[in-house]
Amino acid sequence: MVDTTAVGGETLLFLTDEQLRKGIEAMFFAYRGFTADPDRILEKHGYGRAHHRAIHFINRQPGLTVTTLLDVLGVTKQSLNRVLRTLIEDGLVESRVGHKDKRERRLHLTEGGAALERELSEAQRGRMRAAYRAVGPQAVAGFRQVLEAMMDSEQLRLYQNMKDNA
Amino acid sequence: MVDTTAVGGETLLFLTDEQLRKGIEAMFFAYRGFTADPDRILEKHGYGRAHHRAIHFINRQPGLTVTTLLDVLGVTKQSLNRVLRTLIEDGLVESRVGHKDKRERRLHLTEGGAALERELSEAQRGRMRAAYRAVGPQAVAGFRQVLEAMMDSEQLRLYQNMKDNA
DNA sequence: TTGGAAAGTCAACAAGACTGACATAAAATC
DNA sequence: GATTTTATGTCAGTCTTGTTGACTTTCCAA
Repeated sequence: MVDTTAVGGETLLFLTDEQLRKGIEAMFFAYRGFTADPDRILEKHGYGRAHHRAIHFINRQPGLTVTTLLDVLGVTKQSLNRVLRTLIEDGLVESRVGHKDKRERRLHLTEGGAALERELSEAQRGRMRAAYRAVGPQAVAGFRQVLEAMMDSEQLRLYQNMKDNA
Repeated sequence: MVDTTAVGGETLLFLTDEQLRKGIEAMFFAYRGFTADPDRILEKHGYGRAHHRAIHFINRQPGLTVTTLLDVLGVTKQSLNRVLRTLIEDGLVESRVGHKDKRERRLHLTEGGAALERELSEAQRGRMRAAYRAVGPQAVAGFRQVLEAMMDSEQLRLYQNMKDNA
């Protein structure tokens, strides 16, 4: 799969353009698989990926503020607001005025929102679980290492600063 | 990083929901990094990711037909056509009538198209190369294995059937 | 008490996806 | 030779999701 050679006791990697290109194309095709199952579920409910992302991170960190969510998602507030508005109107997300700072809006999933979140993440985890099982723990560790090394420092910060970081 | 334990001589992976969630979020954040550099370059030229994808695969397999490209990209012909039209108008892509089957249009990059392709892929490979170097060959092998295991069978077929498969 | 931060809204716009309908040329088939 | 299928392109309209810019309301903190 990946060309390696032992030189002076160390395993080296041929970083040919071909190898790098394969990695790039693997990311492209795998991301399609990664989003395929949630996309099908979202379509049934009349939502898109933007709704999924919002639901995911609200579930992840209940009570987070709009500004925090904005930072994580990396979109404009106008763009997020449209998505949040439909989720709130549809009764999947609740927006509570902050206890201490009343300008803040603390976001929570309702029961219905949590149900959709479970449906989405169970589908996505199912695929991830199958992949993990198929390749084994060493490959999984490598997978995570490469992904983390590919992030910008800002993305890595967000990724690592998420609460309950396992 | 990834919890493993040795049981009966075999390394097992705790496939907790937390572990799977971390993998999902890693994909989300890493994909942003993956596209960040090309996005900046594309914006300078007034193009988007759709143009990048077309340019990438035309470079990858010069002379491929529109239908083949359609299959690889997984979009409608109307959507691809809009992108191809601008690239042809701008002189980055050439559309040649097929030699044997004259219905086909064989797509090639012009010199200008190849120059943009190099600019884009050098940026993207640069990040990939840095990540690969940072984590080592074993991690890279694992990265590719997980990505391949995450693809749908159709995506895996496209991925593997690409010419010059290293 | 006032400046600025947080949040929300309105309007306009663009990329990039979609569907559906239709046109043309050429190959394939009957 | 006529018909059907395939490959491609195009027009029109829609949707999601992103953008910028302008403006308001709320309200914390200096």
